[in-house]
Amino acid sequence: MIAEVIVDIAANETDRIFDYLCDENTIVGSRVRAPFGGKTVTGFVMKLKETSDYPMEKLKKIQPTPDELPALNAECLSLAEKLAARYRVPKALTLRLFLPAEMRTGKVRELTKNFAELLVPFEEMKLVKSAKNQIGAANYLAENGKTECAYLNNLFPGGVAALAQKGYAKITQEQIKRDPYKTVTAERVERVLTPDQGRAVKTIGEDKRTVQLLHGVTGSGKTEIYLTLIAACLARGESSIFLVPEISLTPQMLLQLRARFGKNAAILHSGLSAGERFDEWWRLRTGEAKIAIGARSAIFAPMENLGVIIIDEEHDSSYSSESAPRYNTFDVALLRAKKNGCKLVLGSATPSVETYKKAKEGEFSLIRLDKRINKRPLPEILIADMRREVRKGNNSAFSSALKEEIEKCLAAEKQAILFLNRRGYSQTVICKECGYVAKCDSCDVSLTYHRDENCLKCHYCGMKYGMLTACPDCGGVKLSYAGTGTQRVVSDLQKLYPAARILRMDNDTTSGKEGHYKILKAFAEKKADILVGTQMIAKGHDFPEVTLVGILDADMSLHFSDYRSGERTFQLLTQVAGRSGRAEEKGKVVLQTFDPENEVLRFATTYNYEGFYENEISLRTAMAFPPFSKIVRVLISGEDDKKTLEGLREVYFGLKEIYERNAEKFLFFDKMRAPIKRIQNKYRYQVLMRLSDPSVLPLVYEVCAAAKTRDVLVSVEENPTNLS
DNA sequence: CGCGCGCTCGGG
DNA sequence: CCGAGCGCGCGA
Repeated sequence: MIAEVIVDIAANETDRIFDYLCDENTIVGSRVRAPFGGKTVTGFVMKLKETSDYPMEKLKKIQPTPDELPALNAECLSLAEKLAARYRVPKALTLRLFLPAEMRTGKVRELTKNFAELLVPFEEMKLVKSAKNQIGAANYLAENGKTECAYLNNLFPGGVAALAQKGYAKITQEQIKRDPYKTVTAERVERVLTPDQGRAVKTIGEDKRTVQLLHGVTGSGKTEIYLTLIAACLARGESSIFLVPEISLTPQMLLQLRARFGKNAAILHSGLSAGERFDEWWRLRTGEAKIAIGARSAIFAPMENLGVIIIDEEHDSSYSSESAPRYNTFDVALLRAKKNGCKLVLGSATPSVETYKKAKEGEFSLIRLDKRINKRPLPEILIADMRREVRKGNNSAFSSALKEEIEKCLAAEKQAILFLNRRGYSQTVICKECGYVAKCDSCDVSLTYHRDENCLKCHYCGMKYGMLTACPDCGGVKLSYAGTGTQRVVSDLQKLYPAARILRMDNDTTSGKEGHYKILKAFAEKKADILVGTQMIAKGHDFPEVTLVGILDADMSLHFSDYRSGERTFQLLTQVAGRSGRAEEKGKVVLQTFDPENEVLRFATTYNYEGFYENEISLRTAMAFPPFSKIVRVLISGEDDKKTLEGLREVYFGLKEIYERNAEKFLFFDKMRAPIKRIQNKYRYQVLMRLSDPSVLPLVYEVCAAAKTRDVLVSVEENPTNLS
């Protein structure tokens, strides 16, 4: 028998079929060990056949790996091939997506534990009285049956081993599945669906279209709809995939899922240990668990017979991969849904403009949930005009309106959240004498001052620098801190309200496995009055005691030169505002801006998604921006500036040819330096294109794949989110 | 003349 | 991707 094998080496040169001799019982989709070049590598069996075009005598033999099932099923194999073709990357790279990383590195194995059980009834044993541990262990085993040795050894050290030696007990090794949430116990709450929820579930079941968009305001009960859909699948013996943004995988959420679905749910996320993830993955592969819950990468869960795929917070940017292969979760989900003939349910309070357009035009089904479950009104949003504050001589980060609300909130012993999308103490350090700005050695960005560590940090590569005492250029000692960050907000607040307990949550305070969970938990338990944080506080989490949300700089994301800035700002504001007034108290939101007339902000303050959408879509039509075109950025980066420039030239000339032959499909085409010229010592150039007709995309990918070399990286981004 | 490094090529 | 093989540059 001959196996067609893809070796697990991510390079264009090795991205082809290699034939090997194999056993009769080799299975398509299984992982194998294959001699390749000088050494042995992992490979994937893509196909089996009887003969090879390659000279028989030169064929080598593959060894099977001890997996209980082929690692990849037929659907995964064909999906991996499709994705490799779509994004022009080696198949090894897309095949890897379907396996937990720990399986590849081989560092994790099945966990086995020793168990003891009695061979002889307790009464027939001849044990001396003084052998307390043997008697204890034997007694325990007689009463409880088979027990883990480690547990017994803890109670009766050495007892089991002695019993085994005498032939009274036998010790066996058994495989154990690590259970990341074994300590989790929660009451299973059966909620009755509201009429709206019931109608939504019914529509999803009956509508013929694959994609179903659930557009529901915060608190409209989307989660309950998801859970009902998943439960229905489970009852039919079908499996489901439930995707959420990484940040929403909170312990509460997992608790809820575990309570409802128990061991049928497997959780795949970065917070698990390698071993736990490995076991959860195998539970899905074998069909022991039928529900995969996780962030982006869980779309590659190894299941068969899918009944539904759910993408919660559909608009969230974490659904686009940032590294090769830069897949889009929705695209993969749609492929899987079509293949399995199941529904793809998208949910959001603020759908992306592209998704909403398709829903309005009837390509997707659109289900609206306008009412909040508890019928509580959404918080009132006040706009604070920061231009007026400055005119009045207030240069602090807090408007008088916000200060007033904070005081009221503290007096009422409620909680407040202040949101600022910039961490650190100050944006940068500037020399007042000569205008020098501290910059990172390896990136072309200014450094952020962190006061708690008294250092300067680069937010692009994480490099730390000692704080300056004088300007390195002119020697001046008058250094000023420009631009407020979360640390500064905390210290200013502390000065204003010395009695207030303040917590900060951003990338700096949330290190470690459960860093941000700890902070959120402390805040939820009312161990602080004010929480100051970045983007990450915007998502998930219910804080019933929060009655005030302050958005310190609503303009930050707005004036980003990117066609999606309006959309992002609307989504962010809606999400942040949703943190206020979750329980009895009506919430308030103070939104600070230098541009109070701005339409996006206006629509956000009245929770008018429809208005925002109409406004945005007409802007995009006029400007021919997505979804009326496709923006493609090709990023060329490398450590050697000369080689990188050569790479740019090659890519540019290749693409220019496509452009010249298909000029009518292009709205824009040019090469330039990337906005951030250097990140982590890599020089960056780009070719930007705007396509009115995306049919030339495969050609673009082709040119870029060909231009990639050992030291020049070339990546293609479609409708990129961050253009740095 | 010998070896060291950099590039090219092949891997089943 | 990674190692083998080979060519050319430099030193004694």
